[in-house]
Amino acid sequence: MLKNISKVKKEDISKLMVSFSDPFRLEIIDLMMEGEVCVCDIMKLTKLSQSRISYHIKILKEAGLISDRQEGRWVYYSLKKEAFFLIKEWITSLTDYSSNKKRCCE
Amino acid sequence: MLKNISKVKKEDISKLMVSFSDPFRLEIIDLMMEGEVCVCDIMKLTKLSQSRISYHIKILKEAGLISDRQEGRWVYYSLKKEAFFLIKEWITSLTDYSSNKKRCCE
DNA sequence: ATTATACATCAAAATATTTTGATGTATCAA
DNA sequence: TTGATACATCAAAATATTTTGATGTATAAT
Repeated sequence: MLKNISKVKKEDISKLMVSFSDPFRLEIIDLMMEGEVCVCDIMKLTKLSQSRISYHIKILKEAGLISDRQEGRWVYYSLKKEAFFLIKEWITSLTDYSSNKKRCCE
Repeated sequence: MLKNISKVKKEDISKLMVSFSDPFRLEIIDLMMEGEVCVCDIMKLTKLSQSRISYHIKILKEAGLISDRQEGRWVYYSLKKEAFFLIKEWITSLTDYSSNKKRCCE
């Protein structure tokens, strides 16, 4: 039986997916789709506490999904689109493969 | 500030992403890319215990990622490609959007 | 009928993640 | 240099997920 059809590493995918598995992180990602945001922006827009936001930001950063840029006292965060392409590639390999796959009873 | 650029619901995405957030579930998904598998196949190929596999299968099923088909004592599981298209759509909306986005300092 | 197989489900334990509130660091303004 | 703001980090508590081992149910073979 063949394995690992996708060229993307499972460990990488898993880490990225963990980042997406929390609804608050999805919320934060959603905000970042509008462009750069600072923690204070997120606080205003979501009513999450500051340390809670920092925690989630850290997870996103460690997964390589966002980049940061400091400007005075503010730190601006934004999405790194390259990281999303990795996931896209993985999903594409899944959908492409399963659409070619014949099943016995269909 | 705009929100929810993607038409896909965050709750749905979150549930799908939770499914992908576990390395053993990714392993199982990987096996299913080859076609239908039963729990006993997964046991042989992964050395995970039976109840452990059933647990993960349940999560995948509840997220709408797999379908099942019983044949005698065996239950065959396979990927539901429609579910993957939802994620693909979401990821695409993210990458498309961020690639159009101009940032002040780049 | 009895036994074996394939899998689901359950409760308890183990483990991991998230939240909270406090404290720390750097920047800036007065 | 003092005080305020923006954010990071930490340890403890709260919460959620995962694993384990036992038991249950259905199918099938003897």
